[in-house]
Formats: sequence, structure tokens, C-alpha cells
Amino acid sequence: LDLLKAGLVYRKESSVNWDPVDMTVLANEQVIDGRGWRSGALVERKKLNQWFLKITQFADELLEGLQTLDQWPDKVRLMQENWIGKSKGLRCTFNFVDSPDGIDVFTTRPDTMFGASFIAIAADHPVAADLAQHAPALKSFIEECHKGGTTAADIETAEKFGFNTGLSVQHPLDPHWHLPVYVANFVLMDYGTGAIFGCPAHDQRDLDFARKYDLSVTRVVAEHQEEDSGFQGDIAYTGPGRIVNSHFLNGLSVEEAKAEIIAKAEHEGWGQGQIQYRLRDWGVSRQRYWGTPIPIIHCEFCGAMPVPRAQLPVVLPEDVTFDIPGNPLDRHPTWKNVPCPNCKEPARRETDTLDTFVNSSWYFIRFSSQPKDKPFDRAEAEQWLPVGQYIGGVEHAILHLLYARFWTRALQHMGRLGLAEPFKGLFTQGMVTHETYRAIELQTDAKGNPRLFNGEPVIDYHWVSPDDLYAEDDNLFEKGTGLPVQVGRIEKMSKSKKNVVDPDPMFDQYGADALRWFMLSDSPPERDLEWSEAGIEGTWRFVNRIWRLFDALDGAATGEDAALDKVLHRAIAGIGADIDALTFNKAVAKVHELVNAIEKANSSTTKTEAIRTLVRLISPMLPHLAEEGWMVMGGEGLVATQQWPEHDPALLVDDEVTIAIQVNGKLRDTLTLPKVADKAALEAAALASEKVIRALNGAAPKKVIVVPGRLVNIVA
RNA sequence: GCGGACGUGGCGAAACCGGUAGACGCAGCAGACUUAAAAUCUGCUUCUCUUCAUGAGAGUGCGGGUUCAAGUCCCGCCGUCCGCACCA
Repeated sequence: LDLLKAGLVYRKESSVNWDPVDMTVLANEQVIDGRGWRSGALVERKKLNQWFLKITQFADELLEGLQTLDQWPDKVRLMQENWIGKSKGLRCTFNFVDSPDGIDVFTTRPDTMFGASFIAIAADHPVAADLAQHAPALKSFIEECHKGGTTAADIETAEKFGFNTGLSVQHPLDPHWHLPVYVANFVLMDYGTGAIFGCPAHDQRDLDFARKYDLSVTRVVAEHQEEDSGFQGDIAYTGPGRIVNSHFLNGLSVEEAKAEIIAKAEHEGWGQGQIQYRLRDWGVSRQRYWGTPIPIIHCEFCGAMPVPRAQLPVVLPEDVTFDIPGNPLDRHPTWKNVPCPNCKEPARRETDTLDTFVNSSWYFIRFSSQPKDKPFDRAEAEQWLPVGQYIGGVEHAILHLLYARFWTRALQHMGRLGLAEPFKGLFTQGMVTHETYRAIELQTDAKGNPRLFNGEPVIDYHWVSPDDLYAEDDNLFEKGTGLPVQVGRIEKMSKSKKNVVDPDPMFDQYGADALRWFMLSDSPPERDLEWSEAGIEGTWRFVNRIWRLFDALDGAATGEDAALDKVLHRAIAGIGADIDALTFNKAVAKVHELVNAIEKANSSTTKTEAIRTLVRLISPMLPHLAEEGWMVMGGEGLVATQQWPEHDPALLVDDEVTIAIQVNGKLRDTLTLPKVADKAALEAAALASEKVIRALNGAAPKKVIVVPGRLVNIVA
């Protein structure tokens, strides 16, 4: 309601995927090959009244704000940047030849205006709707445009269609130049002005359209020396070049010409420079029961009225059924019937509920502050926020992470929270993935005969859990039904696809520590991890090895072990750095190295100390084992509360280093030499090497490159 | 179509600023211990060739290039994955 008051909420008609059989709105993901995923019916585009949040008001802020998020992955920032999609161009009017009105278009290529050959408007454009009232042919063309899905595959293969309205407009730069107006299926109503001017020579879609309807194609940008206005072929030229066939623009670069035209349009008053965003307002209406109710009451006389604050929160009814398609709130007998808060006449509750992403847009604020009487306490929330290190999958890059940024800025805008960005640092972890399995079943009618659609049998798929499979002659079948099972792609584990492995049996068999260690071991956390149990045995053995090490602790040991001390301090430094960098797989490798070294070492005070230190090093990754070890060793309190061990930087450097000796870039020998050895000493040692002498085979070295502490390369 | 990432042994992967490719682990092989097995321990384990060693050659998707030196940098391909997608 605060957002509504701040003018950040509105209601408008918008297009949705509509399944005419199940009578429901479908998400894009639920439209498969243009058909409803359940009903198999052709999906239509339908207009529904929906609530929107005005995220576009913050488009520029959200874009600019990305630059402050230096602890976010570049990938996510780039995805958001592309999603917001800022572009600069010209908005201008093409006036009708015989009426005072005109059609507004937006273009990012005003430099190509002299190459215009037609105007195309969206099927939903008001001009098209007007004309259609008296033109049945246009009306059916528009209906045709509404059919056909909105899926990627559909769009890619969709042919361009147009309908010549018979209207003509004047070119703004030459009133005697008239252009035809088409309604075209490839023009979108919700980007720009819903209308374009077509410049076929320099836009692929326009060229496809022009070739199909035999419209003129004029070259106005020359890549090299092409001056002629004719344009051959079916590939538009969209690169840089010099403007030609364009009167006063001739000879300018594309960029110069854009600036020139925008300046002229603004000066003469027929257009202006405009910034356009790809980002659209956030449609939050869902026709579902499970969602936060939208606190609005629709009154026949007063319109959409906010629910009075005293009546908040609006609570969902619990006596609902889900046995038939559609929103249970809509058909509930009483819940939606309430008096209008203003005129008290009978009115109707909003039965749409909010997208769940609305809730996740501010949960972190509530986490930081949970007063009973309001969503959060500003001072308390500000004390904790922003979130220092946020961890989640990339799948939220442009959904949750953009919505939450918007929500935070909206709260700031309304003076509710002094915070521009909710998440300071972001780490996008990989997904745990697994093969998917689908059982195939032919649909049958009431008599048990296969159901046909356009003569083809209708096939039902359902996902099968890996636990519900059995193999027979190299083929997979579903337990219980015996249906054949197809192995599908490896995808992130999800409840909907059932490609989930329950870790509980492994947990029972090997314990929480072994399982945790196993998951940290091999794969870097930002990478997807294909789940496999191969290796858990080895992990479990390693946990036992450490345990035996604690057992072998020798308090009476004497003597020191300088070599082991070095390994230990190197491990302390390395493991700490790896944990800081979230490269746990490398930390695990270093623990292995340390344990290997301790096991091989003879008894000494150093070894005893190393084992005691090991307990603290493994504690973040093997907490139970570490606590047991800590207790066995008589440590005070919990190891989890101990300081991270200090490392001695002096022990990280070696007195002696292994130097690679190359001849012509090929490794011929390695020599262990004092770290302090200077270039001359290294060169001398290298040239003295028997293997080097053999490799040189009498040839005199032309040049010797010495990298102290690393290698010597003899060029012969 | 646009944008991005990635490509290293049988497998998961390491490799800092261009400087010994394959750390560490899984799997595998051989051996010790054992009546036997498990567990444990030891050794081997990128590929090819040979005179079998302190040997030679090849090798990080493919083809070029820069450099004394390239998994790493540059150019061009091929492939895989991710995001967006008729955005004017």
C-alpha cells in the first residue's frame, strides 16, 4: 500500500499466455512448442488486467548502481546490464498524409532515416485497433498475430507477416515523400512506441519484410566505396560506415549522422533524443491461491480501493479446493465479497495474489529486524544491512537479485530505509546436477484407445526419481508402472524434475563430517557438480585416518622436525587463504598434504604440535571430528571458538629451491640450489649439469636466461 | 541472431604475474600383512617408442602467431554450456 501511495504500483491490461482448455495463465516455461504443457492446447495470447510494480522508474539507478557492486561477479552484473538494456535514439513523429495525427516511432538508427521504406506498427497498436473496427480483414490478421506462442523457438522460426493498412505518412525530412503503413507481427507493442520505420538495407528484420512485400531497399550506409542506392542480397548491412544517398548527411559517420539528425529533429520540433530501456515493469499478479493477497478491493463505483490499514493483513481462506483448474480464491463463495471501504456498497476483493518474488525481495530486511507491529525497524535493519556476503545460484541473476535491488531502492525512495543496495558481496555457487528421467505413456480416451491430436498419438511424460528406476536389458523402466524411461539431460536437481538424490542414507552410513568433506573435496564451489557417490568411500577412509592420528598423539615425544614444521606452517597459511577465497577444494587438498606429511614423520614435538594444529585447521570442514579430537587432547572449551593458528612467515620460504634447467625451452634437468644463489651461480651450475652438456652436444650457448628461484634456460 | 563463460590424464581437478603441466583426490595395477578376506600399509599410475635408463619424443579442443619460454597472451576455427531473444 505504501508503494501504491508512492505511485510505484499500477494496474493495466497486458498479454499473457492463456491455455484455453485449462482456463489458466501459463508461465513461458510452461508453454512447450506453443502448446500448454498439460492440455496440449494451442496457447493464445490474452489480455488480462494485472498489477505492476514500476521497476522501470529505477532503470537508470539500477544500471548505475551496478558499478558500485565491485564484489559481485562480472557475469551477473553484465546480465543485469543487458536485461535493463539501455539504448539511445530518436523518438519522432511521422504525420499522416491526410490527417493532423501521426505515428510516433522510436529508433536507435536515426542516421538511416533516408533509407526508410515503410512504417510498421504492432498488432496491438491503437491505430491498428481503430482501423480494425471497420476492416474485418485487418481484424482477423490481428487475431492471427495473437495466436502463436511467445516461446523462443516460436519467435526464431516465425515468419514475418504484414498487413497493408492503406494509410500513408509523410517523411519528416521531406513532406512529399510518402511511406506506407503496415501492421506487422514482428513489432512489439511494449517496447518503444510500438511502431517503427523500416530501413531494410540496414536491418535484417526490415529487409526480410521488404523482400517479402516488395518494398524499396535503399542503401544509406556504405561499408567501403558503395555509392549506389540499390541494395542487393538478403543480408542487411548493420556495421559502421559512411552515410550515402542521404542529402545533408552524406559523408558523415554513422555516429555523426545520429547526432546530426537528433539535433535537427529537436531544433525543428518533430522529434527528440530519447533513452529507451528494455526493462519492463514487473507484473506481480498471479492467479494462484498460494501467495500474499493483494490488499485491494474492487468497487463498481469507487474503483480499486486499498484495504484499510486496520484490516491488514488480508488473510487467505482455508476452506478451498484445488480439484479444478483456476484460482480457488475466485470461486470461493464468500471470501471475496466485502463492502467497499469508501462507499460501503458490496464490492469484491482482488483475488490475484502476489508473485512469490515480492516476498523474497525483502526477506533479508525482515531477517535483520523482526518487530511484532511492523515489517522491520529502520534503525535496527540499517545496523545490520547491507548483507555482506550473499550466496546463491546464478539462476537468480536477473530475477531475485534485480527485484531485491529495486525493492531496496523503492524503500529508500519512500524514506523507509537508508540503503541503496541490499547485497554488498555476491557469490554465485554452482548447482548440484543429476541426470533426469522421463517415463513415456500414451494418452488414452475413456475407452482405452490412444488419444490422437491431428492424427498423432498424444504422449504424456512424467518425471521419475532415480530411486524409482530399474534396468532390464540395458533399458530403464519405472518401478511400479513398468513404463519405459528415457534418460534426459543433466540438470540442476529440482523437485519438479525429481532428479534428486536424498543424502540421508549416505549421512547415516558415513556421517555428517564425511559427507560434508566429500562435497567440499573435488569441485570448486562456483562450478556445477554432477552428483555421484563415487568417492564417498575414500572420504570416509580419510576421516578415519585423521582419527587414528589423534590416537597416535605422543605427549612424551622429544626432538624437533624442521621439515614437518615447514609443511605445517605452509598448510596453516594456505588453508586459511583458500577458505577466505571460498576455494574449499584447494583447502581440502592442502589438508591431505599435511596429513600425509604428519603420517610419514617420526615422533617428535613438532609432530605432536602438528596434530594439535591440524584439529583447528579441519574444524571448519570436519567440525564433529575436530571437536572429538580437541576433547581427546584435553583442549579447553570448543575448538570452534579457538583462534585460527598463526603461521610463521619465515617458514614459508625455502632456503633451497628446485631450479628447472631448460635447453632451448625444453626441460633437461632440475637442480636443488640455495635460494640466495645469484644469476651467475645459477648459470654456472646449469652449464655444469651433465644432462645439459649432453643436450647441448658440443654446441655453444648463445644466450642464457636466468630467472632466480625458478629456472635457467640455455639457448643454443 | 546478440552477449558471456569454458575446453587440461580413465574420472573430479590443480597450476600465483608467461617460467618444471597434471598438485590433491577417485578409480586402477602391483606388493606387504593375513589360513583367507576386509581394513591397513608400501610402491606405480598422461601417452608413445626404445637399447628399459640419470633414455628419447609427443602432449592442456584444432590451426597459426608473439616469446628464450605459452594451459596461460594474440588471431582464426571447432565444440560444449549459460543468459537474453523479432527490444527497432
